[in-house]
Amino acid sequence: MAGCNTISINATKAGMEGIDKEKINKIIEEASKGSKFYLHKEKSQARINKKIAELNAKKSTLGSEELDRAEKRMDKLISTLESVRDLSHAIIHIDMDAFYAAVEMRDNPELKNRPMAVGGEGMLSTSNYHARRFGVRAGMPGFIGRKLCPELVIVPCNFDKYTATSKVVQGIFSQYDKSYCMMSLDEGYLDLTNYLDNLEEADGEKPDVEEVVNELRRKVFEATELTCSAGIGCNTRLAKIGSDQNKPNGQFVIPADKEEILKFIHDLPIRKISGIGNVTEQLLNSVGVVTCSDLFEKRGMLSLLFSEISCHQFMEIALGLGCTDLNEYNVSERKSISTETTFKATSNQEEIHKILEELCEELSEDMKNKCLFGKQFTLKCKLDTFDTLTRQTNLAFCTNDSSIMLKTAKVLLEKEISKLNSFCVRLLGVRMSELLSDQETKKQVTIDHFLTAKKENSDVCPVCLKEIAYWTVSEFAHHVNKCIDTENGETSSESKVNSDTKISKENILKESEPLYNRHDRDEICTSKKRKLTTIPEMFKKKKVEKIVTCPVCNVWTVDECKSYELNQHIDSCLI
DNA sequence: GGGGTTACGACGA
DNA sequence: TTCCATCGTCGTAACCCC
Ligand SMILES: Cc1cn([C@H]2C[C@H](O)[C@@H](COP(=O)(O)OP(=O)(O)OP(=O)(O)O)O2)c(=O)[nH]c1=O
Ligand SMILES: [Mg+2]
Repeated sequence: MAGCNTISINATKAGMEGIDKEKINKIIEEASKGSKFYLHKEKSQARINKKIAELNAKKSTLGSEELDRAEKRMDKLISTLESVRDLSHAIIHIDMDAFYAAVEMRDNPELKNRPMAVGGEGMLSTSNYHARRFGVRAGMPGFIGRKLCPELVIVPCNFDKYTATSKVVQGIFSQYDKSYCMMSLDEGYLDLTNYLDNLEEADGEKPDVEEVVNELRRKVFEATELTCSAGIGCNTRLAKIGSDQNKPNGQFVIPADKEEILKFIHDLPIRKISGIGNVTEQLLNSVGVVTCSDLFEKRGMLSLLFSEISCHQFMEIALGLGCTDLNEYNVSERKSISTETTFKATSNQEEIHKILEELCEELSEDMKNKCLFGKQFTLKCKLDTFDTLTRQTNLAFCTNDSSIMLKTAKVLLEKEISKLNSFCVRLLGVRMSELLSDQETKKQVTIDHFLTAKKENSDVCPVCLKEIAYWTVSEFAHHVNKCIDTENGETSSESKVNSDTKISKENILKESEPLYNRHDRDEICTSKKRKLTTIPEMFKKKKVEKIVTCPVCNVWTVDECKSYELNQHIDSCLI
């Protein structure tokens, strides 16, 4: 069993029905065997197999009374869930067909009659339906794609085009539901309940959902020349399953009726449900759960083997329940931002440092464009064995300054290198999290902007001990870090005093922590210094203020969430 | 024992 | 001949500090 699961492809994807799976798997196995990637895959499969063994060992110890009690407990959960079943919404899920590939084919008709894929030589992001018949699919490296299909054309990604096309599609979505909700560039949910009600009001007769969705898909096609598929159901889970049923260029309705839903769910393999992936499928299969109805039948056993959260999810699936309020999705704000890159594996320090520098600069640019500041930094390394490690640290303040990120990255990296005896990386990545909220950010940007005229704040640099005037904390931090570099000289890489420099860097970074906390004295500052109260606020990341005062006139106040008004006012104040 | 932090893995597009 | 991505979210487990 060990290797077969790891390499066999998933024919669950649309467009891959009736293909010669055996042959394809043989080709893939041939191409993968013995590679580091393959070895790593086998290692993870071994871990999964161990988990499966443990699960089944535990399962065999369960007594029948215990199972009965567990089942009763689950029945209570089920009746709670059942009591809030809501069949009143018409939720639809729209998913573009072979999205990236379709865009590329539209823009270059020569590709239309050829098997093609989008991505790099290293990895394919998706393929057109023609290529899928050869077994070429998303998440496959280019060279295997070529093995499966020698005529395969590989087109590089053009994210700007996909974003622009997505915007056009969204324009159509908004004609039907203003609060539609995109889950990615190529798929989104709409709640047509209101639209259908309004239609009925106007026409005096019940509109046909299928007709409306057909019309919507036609509009999408007319505007973009791209086809999409739709699922219609009374919650997002069902709608999502539906959009895959008649792909490509099709739609599918799950009627808003409990019995119909249960019938639809009954023989559905659990893997069709979004959230159940390769591993969970294997785990569940191993304890005899294959279809969604098995989840219900074996609920007692499952509740003793899986976590509460998992069981809750399993029961929702088994009952055909799901989210009926798209606003629950819409509140989500970005929580992290990152960039990473794969390269020819190396242990060369200078090379690694150079890559890190580029990554940090790119991340910094990205954050500046999006007006984001982060307080938590994570370094990610994938070794040449494909083992991945991440190291996280809290910064003393929010920043998007690339040199601060680079310094932090180097400190984290040093620590790892000194621990491991061999360190050969094939990927490096940097991520910032604990991000500032949008409103806070906008405040910060505006305030930074108008403060450029006068450098009012100052602090003593812990390194050079000079009084440094600054506008923003990150600027001050920048100075401190420059000082650290100067102190250490540029010799750190050649002279083997690495451990020394490392320690001193760490110490200084630590010392700078209370330094910034000293902004607590803002509380006893004059009104002019209060300008910078936004900075300590972002340390805490708790919601504190509801009202902000204009930092220019110091009189005008506004609700904190109305950052646009604040900006407008400040603009006028500055004139 | 909570409650926070960190690392890792699963998942999806 | 070689060759397997990138970005974001969430759940869990292990650890620490009370
Ligand atoms: C699955 C997957 C998709 N993508 C990108 C490319 C896809 O065009 C886009 C949408 O993903 P999907 O909707 O999963 O795939 P698709 O639209 O290409 O094909 P389908 O007809 O089956 O819906 O996301 C990746 O970059 N990596 C991946 O692993
Ligand atoms: Mg799609």
